[in-house]
Amino acid sequence: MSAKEKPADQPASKERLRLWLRLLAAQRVIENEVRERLRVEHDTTLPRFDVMAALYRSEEGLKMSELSGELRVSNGNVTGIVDRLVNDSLIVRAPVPGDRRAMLVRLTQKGRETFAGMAAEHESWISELLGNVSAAEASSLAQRLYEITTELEERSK
Amino acid sequence: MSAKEKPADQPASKERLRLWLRLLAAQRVIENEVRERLRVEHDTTLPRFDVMAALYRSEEGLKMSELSGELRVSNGNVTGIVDRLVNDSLIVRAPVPGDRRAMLVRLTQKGRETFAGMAAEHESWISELLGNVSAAEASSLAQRLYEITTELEERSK
DNA sequence: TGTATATATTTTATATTTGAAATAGTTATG
DNA sequence: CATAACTATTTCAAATATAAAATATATACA
Repeated sequence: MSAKEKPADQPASKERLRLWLRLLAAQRVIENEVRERLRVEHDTTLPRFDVMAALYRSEEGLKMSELSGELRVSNGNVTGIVDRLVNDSLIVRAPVPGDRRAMLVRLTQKGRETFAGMAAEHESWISELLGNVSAAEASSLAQRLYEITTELEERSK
Repeated sequence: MSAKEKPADQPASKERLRLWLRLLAAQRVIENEVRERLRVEHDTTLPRFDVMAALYRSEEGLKMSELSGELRVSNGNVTGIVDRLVNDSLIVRAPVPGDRRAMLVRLTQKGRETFAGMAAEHESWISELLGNVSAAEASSLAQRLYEITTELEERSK
């Protein structure tokens, strides 16, 4: 806590802003490409893919609130996406024993198979799009981003 | 282009996927925080802020297509956001001399002043949120992300 | 010139997305 | 038990987002 750090701090603020803008740019370029491929190759959307990915990771299913928490989107949002996936028989809603407020959402067999196919391709798309990043560099960048995110989430609790 | 690289390539593919997921997670946490602060502190939204930011950077204004290209969103999307900003007298649409198809969008004086205030705060938010990243690290991460994005965009042309 | 093609934007239909309000059910506590 | 406070989800209204179609204008070139 030194007394004077206003002038010295300004460059850091600019550099962090630049980092944020670069991160956003990278995210948008990659996400737009993935979105387009999901549409063309699998006739689906990124939000649907994201929901299915979260459910694929948990065999037992997730409650609506767990789902929206995991994806970091609002509650109401998930309701609509889940509605459409249920309509396509890719997921099912089941009551939670002992809590009649909650709903457990789970992939159907069809949903599980459908997602497995898309996920394999998705991984290869990402690997292709990030082809200039070595395994080692990807690992260290991922680790650093994880630390940054974790610290940030810790603070906001 | 060696003959066998399937087994050795799999870890790289997983590492790159992990990097992508971490990048997405970081982006979502930060973006949600910024979104919330824009709403509470300035009664505005991130898309509106983004449009104004792009216009702030170019004194002369931007054509609709330049705007959607810069922000990497669809054409139709920008129309609606611009409509609302025009309605609030923060930006104006002007005809482009010599091309009656195009429209030039520019910040009004009010828009310029409003944005300047928000931008200063926005920079300090980002600096706060990325407080654990030093100026030097931010700079090197930003540089690397820029390279990755640039290479990616080169390829898709 | 006349017309095919290309470009710039808006419109349209749908899907996301958010935040807030409404519903329904649970839990804590006097 | 009664009921206030809390939790889980859906519903709602408004804004944002995409892709595709429609409009209007520009450009190339036979």
